[in-house]
Amino acid sequence: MSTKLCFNSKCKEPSDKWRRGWRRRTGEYAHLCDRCASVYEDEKFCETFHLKSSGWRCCESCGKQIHCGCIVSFHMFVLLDAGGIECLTCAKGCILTPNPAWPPPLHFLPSQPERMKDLSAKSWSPIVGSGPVPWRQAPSLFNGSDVPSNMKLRMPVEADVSSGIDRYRICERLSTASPEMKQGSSFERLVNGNMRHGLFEKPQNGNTGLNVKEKRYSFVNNFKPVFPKNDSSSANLKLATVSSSKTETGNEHICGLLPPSSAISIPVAQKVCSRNGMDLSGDTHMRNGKGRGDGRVRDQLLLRYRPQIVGEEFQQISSDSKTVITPLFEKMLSASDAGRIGRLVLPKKCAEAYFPLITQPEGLPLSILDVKGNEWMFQFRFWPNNNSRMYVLEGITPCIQSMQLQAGDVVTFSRLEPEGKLVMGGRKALAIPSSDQGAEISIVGNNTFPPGDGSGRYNSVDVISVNGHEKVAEKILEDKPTIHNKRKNSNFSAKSKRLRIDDGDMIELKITWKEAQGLMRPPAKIVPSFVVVEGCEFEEFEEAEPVIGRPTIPGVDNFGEKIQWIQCEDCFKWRKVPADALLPSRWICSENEWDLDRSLCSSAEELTKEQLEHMLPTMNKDSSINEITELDGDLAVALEGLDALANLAIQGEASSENRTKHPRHKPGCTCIVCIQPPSGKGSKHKQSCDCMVCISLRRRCRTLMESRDRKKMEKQAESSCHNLQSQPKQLRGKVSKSGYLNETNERKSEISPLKGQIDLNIQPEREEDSSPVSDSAPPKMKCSLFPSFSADGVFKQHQKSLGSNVIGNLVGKQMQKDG
DNA sequence: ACTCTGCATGGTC
DNA sequence: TGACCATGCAGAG
Repeated sequence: MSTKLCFNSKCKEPSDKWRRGWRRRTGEYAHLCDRCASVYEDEKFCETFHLKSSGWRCCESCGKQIHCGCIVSFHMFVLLDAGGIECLTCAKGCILTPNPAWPPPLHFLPSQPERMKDLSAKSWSPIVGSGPVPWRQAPSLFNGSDVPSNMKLRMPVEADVSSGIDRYRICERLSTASPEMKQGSSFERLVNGNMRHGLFEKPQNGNTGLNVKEKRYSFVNNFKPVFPKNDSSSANLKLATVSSSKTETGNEHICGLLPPSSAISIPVAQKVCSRNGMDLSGDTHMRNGKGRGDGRVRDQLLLRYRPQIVGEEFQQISSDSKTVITPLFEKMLSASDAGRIGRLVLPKKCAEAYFPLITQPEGLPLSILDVKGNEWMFQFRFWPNNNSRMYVLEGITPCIQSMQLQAGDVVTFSRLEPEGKLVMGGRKALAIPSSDQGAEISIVGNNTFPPGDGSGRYNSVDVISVNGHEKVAEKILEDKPTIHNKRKNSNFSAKSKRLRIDDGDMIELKITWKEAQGLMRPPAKIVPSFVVVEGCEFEEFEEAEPVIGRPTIPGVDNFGEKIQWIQCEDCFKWRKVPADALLPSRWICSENEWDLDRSLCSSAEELTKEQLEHMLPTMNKDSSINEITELDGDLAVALEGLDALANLAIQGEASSENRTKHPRHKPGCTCIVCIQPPSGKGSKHKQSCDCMVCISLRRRCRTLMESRDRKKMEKQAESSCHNLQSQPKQLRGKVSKSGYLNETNERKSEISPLKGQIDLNIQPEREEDSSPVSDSAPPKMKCSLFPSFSADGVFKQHQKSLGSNVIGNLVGKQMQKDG
């Protein structure tokens, strides 16, 4: 056996003989040296090695310190439903649930020291774990297949009546399924001698013929029921004699006083069965020993609501190191949820698992904190729906608004431990900039989605919004690519819907016209023809499609030859390259084939500082550039795969600031392009504008289009037959995919009454506006190696690939197509 | 005419 | 096929 180091990082003693320690997340066991293994088996591992680590908590019963959140000792405690923990010894005899702290895969089940095994074998279902995590994952709801459904519990909820009345700490450690739990003695042991109350209720109205319905409650005995004064439902106050009763299943309960509509009664479990055995309660618990429905399917559904481990949003309310936040579930806001109605449809399973039991449709008020610590009161209720229930939180509008959430964003529900308070958080969806923001660039890719998913879940990888750049990179780093099953695309807002991407590789590129101008470059060795419109000179490239390349700064070298300056992606030094060099979107010194002396980043910059300043007059002065630089930095990681275009666009803007508005006009040029106001500003030309510029442009565009049409027809006639036969099938498929929008636009442009006209104020980003103007916007930019003076418009292009040349080609193709 | 409420419907899995 | 859930819609206020 080879010599190994002890797995214990504090030890690392080499040994060729090792013993098995805890099971790691990988499923393997930690290999410990003799000494560490002994310590581990004596349950003193954390005491010995992790004493200075955080995460120590006291057993609520005996006060024993346990290192929670550590994979080594996670089997040594249970989470109390009312918050806090209890060591396994104290919990022995009344344990009914696996430690919910670490859910998933069964194979993560760590081994336990021998002395613990019999205990756990008798009183625990398999403890599952995925290792120490700073946040407690929600319990078994999301991994039902791993844990017997009869071990699933409704999670504890501590609810307040917001007016400062006593808090009712509710413990719900009973389970209908656990035999141990059905013993009154165990039950009464639950909360350290506190008196507990239980209730066995009558069947719900309307559910005549119900076989069984049981609710159990457990309260601490300092329970002081104070009912809302204006509780209209108080007439329905359920008073149950404080007495012991036995359920039909033989469970013994102590019944207590239950205010029905205050946020205080937290059920342990309920079961409502109709005559035919249908579970009307929506109970998450077992039926005939099995979970309802297909466990696998259910798990998949629930996957949608699995909370992501995001913690920073709760920092404000969890500054106390002892506070642990248990993410419960999350949900993307649908249009309905975020609408004015103020109703948030709650996932049924989640609502039943984590929210208080409600038996009446009116439900009960629920106090939920937001991440800032503000307390919100919602009405948690349900509607009967297809023999089931539909749970909603009512009155969420103010809260949603305060969190500035909208459809597509995600609301998260968590629980603060040990307080047990529900906490509602929000996560912005890195939404597409609204149309009035003058979106600079937005790249949407759904490459993290499973095929056909079409999920509207906004993952930070999915949407990159440069306007919201301050969060972009951060988000991308923070959010792991996740796959969520979304059943409906309808979870999109109207704006989101347009971002649905049918093809897995399709991305959407939106850049402003101005940027597009900056990015477009004449094809190599192609001399543009010049068109004069209203005294202004425009370049046209009729013989070849323009391409998109890295923005450079044109200049003249000492010999009077035209050159261009390009900045190295890595060292940011400016290098001189020939004027006709077409450079990739990411260019670094090592690609400087023209000047080998400066083909290393370590080589000195040719330009002096003064020259550079002269060349980049606004450098270091224009805050927007700084912003862009910062943005660029932010995006550096994020855009690794998508960066080419984004960088292009970003730098395009930066560069455009350094030049004239028209990328190829000289400084000081007063042509209409160069003197145009910044994007989105200034007066706009109306569709019907008949100024000389518009008329000229229309005329010129028309002739241009006609010319292109003619050429296109000729070309097509020549090559169509040959193409159809020789073109590989796959390629044809690709073309069809990348032509997704083209086709759409083509179709739209056919029906557009404005075909052939120029809209100088196109705002393609306002796609919801089904106006033909915006619909046909992208084709309109065809004229566009010429002025971008309708620069408030946004150029949008669906793209199969990110290569800049491909974009150029696509742009060109689209130009042809719409020509 | 508008909002609110409660339920029904239909798409999706 | 059943469950879930987004959303539509009718009726009440």
